[in-house]
Amino acid sequence: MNSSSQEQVTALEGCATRVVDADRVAAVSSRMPAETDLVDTADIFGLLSDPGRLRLLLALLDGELCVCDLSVVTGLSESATSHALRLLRAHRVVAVRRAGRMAYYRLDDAHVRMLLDLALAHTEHTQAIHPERRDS
Amino acid sequence: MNSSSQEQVTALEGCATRVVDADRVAAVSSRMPAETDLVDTADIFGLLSDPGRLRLLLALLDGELCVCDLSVVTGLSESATSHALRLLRAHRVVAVRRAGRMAYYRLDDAHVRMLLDLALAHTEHTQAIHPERRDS
DNA sequence: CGGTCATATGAACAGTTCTTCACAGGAACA
DNA sequence: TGTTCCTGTGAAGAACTGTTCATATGACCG
Repeated sequence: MNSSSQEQVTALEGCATRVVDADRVAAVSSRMPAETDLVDTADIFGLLSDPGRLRLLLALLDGELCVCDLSVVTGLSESATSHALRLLRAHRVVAVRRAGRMAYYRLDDAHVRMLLDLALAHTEHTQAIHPERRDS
Repeated sequence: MNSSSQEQVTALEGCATRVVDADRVAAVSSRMPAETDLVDTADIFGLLSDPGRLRLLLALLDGELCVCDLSVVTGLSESATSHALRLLRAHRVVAVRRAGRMAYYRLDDAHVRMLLDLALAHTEHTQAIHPERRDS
C-alpha cells in the first residue's frame, strides 16, 4: 500500500497520457498478465455472467445431468439449454457423455468449479448476514 | 424451491418437459440459490468478463491508483477508464478517494478480490505449465 | 420400415455492451 | 481572473449476446 508518491511527469515509452506515479505504474504493468491470458480469464468470467449458464453450472456441481433435467432445473428451454451447453463445451468447461439418445453433461474444469464454489459460499454467507432481501 | 419426486409421472404426460432423474432434479433445485442472488453473482462475474475492467481491477490489487495511471496501465482511453470505473463504483466493487482534482480508486470488495486472486493464481499456474511466452 | 424422442443446430431478432466523441465541472496555478 | 489539468458524463453507433422458432440428426420403439 505504500507508494513513493512524488509527481514524476515522465513520458512512458512514447505514451501520450501523463503518469502520476511512474514507479507504481511500472510495477503494476510488469505484474499484469499477458493479453491472451487476460482474454481467456475474462472469457471464463463471461461464461459465468449469465444467470442461465450459472444455474446450469451450479446444477452440475454435484454430478452429471442430462439435458432435459438441466432444462427443468434451470428453467431454460431445451433449445436454450443446448445452446448454452454447446458454448460451455466449446470452452471445455463441461464435458458430455452420450448414452443412446441421451447426453449427460458434467463439469470438466477444476478452476471453474472453484469459482462456483466460491460464489456459492459467498451467496450463502451474505444470506446468513442479510436474511431479508436487500435492494440496491 | 420445493418440488417433490412425484411430479415425474405427471410431467411425463404433461405439456412441458419430461424429467429423467426426478430425485436429483429435486435435490439440485432445492440447493439452487434464489434468483436475486443468482443475478447478483452473475452481475459480478459480468463485471470481470471484460479484459479492460479485468486489467483495471488487477491493477488495483496492490493499492489505489489515480485514473490517468489506470488508463496507462490498462491501455484504455481515459474516457473508457472513467466509464468502467463508474460501473465498478456503482456495484461497490471499487471506491474512490478524491484529492484535489485527482481521483484515487481502490478495490472495495473482498469477494471480488478473492476472485481476482484466484484468477491470477490460475494464469500463473498455467504459465508455469506452458512457459511458451514471457512478459517484459 | 415409420414414428417418436432427446438433443443439436442455424437463422433471426431484440436487447445489451463497449467504445469514442464532444463537452462539462471543479481544482490548481499563472 | 483566465487557463490548464484531471476527471466525469451523455449520446451514438458498432459489435456482441441470448433467446426463440424451425428444422435436423440419430437412437429407440412398435
